[in-house]
Amino acid sequence: MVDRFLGYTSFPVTRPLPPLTLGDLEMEVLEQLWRLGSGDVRAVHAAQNKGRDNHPNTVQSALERLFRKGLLDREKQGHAYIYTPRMTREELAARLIDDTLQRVKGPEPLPMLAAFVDLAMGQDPAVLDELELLLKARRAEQRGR
Amino acid sequence: MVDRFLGYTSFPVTRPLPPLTLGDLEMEVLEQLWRLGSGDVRAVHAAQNKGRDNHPNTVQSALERLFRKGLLDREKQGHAYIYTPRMTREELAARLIDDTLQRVKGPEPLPMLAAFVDLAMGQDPAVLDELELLLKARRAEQRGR
DNA sequence: AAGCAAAACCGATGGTGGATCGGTTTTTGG
DNA sequence: CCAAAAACCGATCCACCATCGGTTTTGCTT
Repeated sequence: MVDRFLGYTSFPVTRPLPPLTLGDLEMEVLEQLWRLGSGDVRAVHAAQNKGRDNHPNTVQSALERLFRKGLLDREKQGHAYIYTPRMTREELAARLIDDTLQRVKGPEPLPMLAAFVDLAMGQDPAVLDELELLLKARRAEQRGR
Repeated sequence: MVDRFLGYTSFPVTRPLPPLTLGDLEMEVLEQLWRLGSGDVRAVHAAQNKGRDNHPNTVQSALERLFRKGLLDREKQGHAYIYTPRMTREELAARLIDDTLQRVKGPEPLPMLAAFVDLAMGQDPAVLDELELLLKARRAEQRGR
């Protein structure tokens, strides 16, 4: 049976969720899980112990925190929990960006949109094409519904 | 003479800057300054004292922190400093989002966009229209250059 | 120039959240 | 049933924000 920590991300929400924050170790651990697909404390600790030198318990705490934050599922297999990311890197990024925008957005949505597009474009001009394709796709879906 | 705090955002940077973080009060104070254009502690405290009930010093601290973080300029006028935002709301948003992307970005930058558009902008069809117009405009610019 | 009020400045306190790890309890495979 | 492995609990440390009280600086006004 897959564990999902209740009391953070699940069930209908009236109050806005507290913005999601991740510490450095938490980020690294998530990174490992994305690479591995899933793993227990041992696996993550081992995988990540190039460049860092932590007590396994430290990794354990990070996993626990990520679990409580709703970013991981876990399932007991033998002794240990196997942790699995509940979202992809892209979904997490989207979520974090959304949190940020909620926090900083003003009355006018448009200038924000423009700023965002400019930012995206700054990274890579090809993003424009990407966005356009995306738009077409969304519109098609919309008409379909 | 306009004060710019050195040692945070200015001058050539080799190490990546620590990601910019803003507390709740800092955010509210910035908000006021965007509304007012600029102001001293008194002004901000007054403007913001519907709904909050703070000691002026608390506001002062927030302004000081924002100044140290490079988000405000200040200029002494008579007794008091007049604080002025160094960036618009949109520029701040771009900066924050950029920080986030740096933190979470993997090898592939593009799928990030897709995920974000799905989450944030997929909600509201009107936003899609706006986005489309925006894209056309940007394309025109691009061709023009 | 002196005095005074306003504002900046400094320092203390409390709270939150992450990182770190030692020690204890629970679990389970042999 | 026993031993090892892992979870769990709690303590410590650190960094940052919010909040004020008290002190010093400053510059206008007389």
